[in-house]
Amino acid sequence: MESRPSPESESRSSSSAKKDQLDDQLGSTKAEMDEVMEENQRLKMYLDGILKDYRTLQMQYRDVMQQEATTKLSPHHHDLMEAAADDGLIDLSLAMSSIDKKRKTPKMNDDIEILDDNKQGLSLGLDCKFDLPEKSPIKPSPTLTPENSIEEVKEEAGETWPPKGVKNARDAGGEDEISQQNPTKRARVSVRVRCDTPTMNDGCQWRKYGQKISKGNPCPRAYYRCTVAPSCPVRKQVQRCAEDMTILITTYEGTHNHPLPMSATAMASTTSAAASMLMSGSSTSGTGPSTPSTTTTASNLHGLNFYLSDNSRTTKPTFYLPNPSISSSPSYPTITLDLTSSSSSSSSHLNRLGSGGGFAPRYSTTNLNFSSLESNPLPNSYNNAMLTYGQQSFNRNQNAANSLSFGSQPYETLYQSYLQKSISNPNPNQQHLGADTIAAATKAITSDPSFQTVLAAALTSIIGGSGGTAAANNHNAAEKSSGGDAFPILSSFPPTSNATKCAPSFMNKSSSSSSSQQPGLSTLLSPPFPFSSSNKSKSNSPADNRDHV
DNA sequence: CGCCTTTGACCTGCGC
DNA sequence: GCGCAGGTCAAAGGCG
Repeated sequence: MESRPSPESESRSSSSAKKDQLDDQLGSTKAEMDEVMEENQRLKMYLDGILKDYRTLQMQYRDVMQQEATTKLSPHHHDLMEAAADDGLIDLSLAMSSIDKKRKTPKMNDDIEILDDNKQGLSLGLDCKFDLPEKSPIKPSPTLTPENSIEEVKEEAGETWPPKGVKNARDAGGEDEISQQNPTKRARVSVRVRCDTPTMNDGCQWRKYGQKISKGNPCPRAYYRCTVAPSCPVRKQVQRCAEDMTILITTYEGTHNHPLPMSATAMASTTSAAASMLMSGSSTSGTGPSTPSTTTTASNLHGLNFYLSDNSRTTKPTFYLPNPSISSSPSYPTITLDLTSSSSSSSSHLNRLGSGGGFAPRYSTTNLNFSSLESNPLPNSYNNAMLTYGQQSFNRNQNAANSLSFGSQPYETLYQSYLQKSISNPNPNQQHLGADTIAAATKAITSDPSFQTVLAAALTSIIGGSGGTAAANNHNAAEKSSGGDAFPILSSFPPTSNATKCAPSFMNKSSSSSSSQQPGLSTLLSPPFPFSSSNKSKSNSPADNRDHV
């Protein structure tokens, strides 16, 4: 008689097997936990290192700022900086105040909030902070493509089309888009360019559909419609400045609903970023956390005058559109990118209009005065500053993981561009450093080799091998691609015989900080704007030769 | 022939 | 309600 294992012993053996299996799982799990804990420790140490570097950098920058402040800055500039920082709309103060100021703004998008939680927010760049309306929270953009990234920015900006005065039925193709947009807010981005040619080549294709003599300006205003796509609602107005005929004022409205040509993305990203900033700023009026005092933000980075002004809640002199003929009926929030020089034409308009302007815009008007262009028509600082700005706009759509690395790039770009220009343009008369805090600080920074070393080390440690090297490499690549010529577009500018369009100078080298490793970023950071090469005679703007604005 | 500009007419909003 | 101004439409003509 065979002795078969009893069911009891069988179950006993199987349970022991199960126990062994569980032990194995437990062991492996423990091992995994150990690994995770080790990784966690490594990350903590890494974070500590970042914090340490950041604080070192911060302290050094503060020292430089203090030195400069005691020697150069007037109380007025200090107040400006304070006002700008307190308002929290735009922070060009490098790392100095970004953390504190961010804490003052309750409504922040995720990345900034997380930065706060970590008590670190390396914002070495042009740190534009936006108080976004609650009704239009930032949409996650997991699939930012070159096509939709700009659109999203503009949609966030609340740009709408058509204006309330125009029947929707007229724009049959754009009705769907129109219905989705907020009809009460339509940002306009006005670009002032010193330009002898009839139109400014922004890379898009436009069709002229009307022209009017507007009140207050003997020069007619031309109306253009984007013809890249039949249903594209984007329009622009082109008009010469009445005060200075050499200044061309181009006002963009609407959102492109089609992929943009490479040559058009620079302007599109710039205008969308500006519009985004404008809309986000104006959206806080009356409801935002900021005080009802003046919302004037001014900064300057090597001649980059960057004014944000919300005159809807201010009594102080602010900056209005330089051209009253366009701004005389500012039914829409308008932001002005002043690419003209800092000569009297621009500033006098601003001052005159600001002090005794005969109109009271219903919406805030923002002026971005990039004012060193005349003396140096193609400043890299502007170039990169705009990229930085676009980048910040892009950052608003990103999570904290991106913001840390992205946020560190812009300053590097600005910093290097400034260095580059300092070398190539040593003429102190062409620089407006003494006029602004940031510029003065930047000068001090760049003149201090030790600071440069610390900055480079900090950026490298923070960004690591991906972002930092990419930014640096791209910057170098851009430098190489420009052939060492800081202003290559000059050769293509008028008065050449067949050059009929002006191109904003900042478009030309806009790829210097774009990183292919950051999808979507390349859109806002924009590829090179090949005005000189892509100026394919008529196709971009058929009105060029005939549009005598 | 297609696409464009020109230009007068028309529509709409706003201020008085 | 009226007039003004901004903005758009659409017919006519030009250009390649």
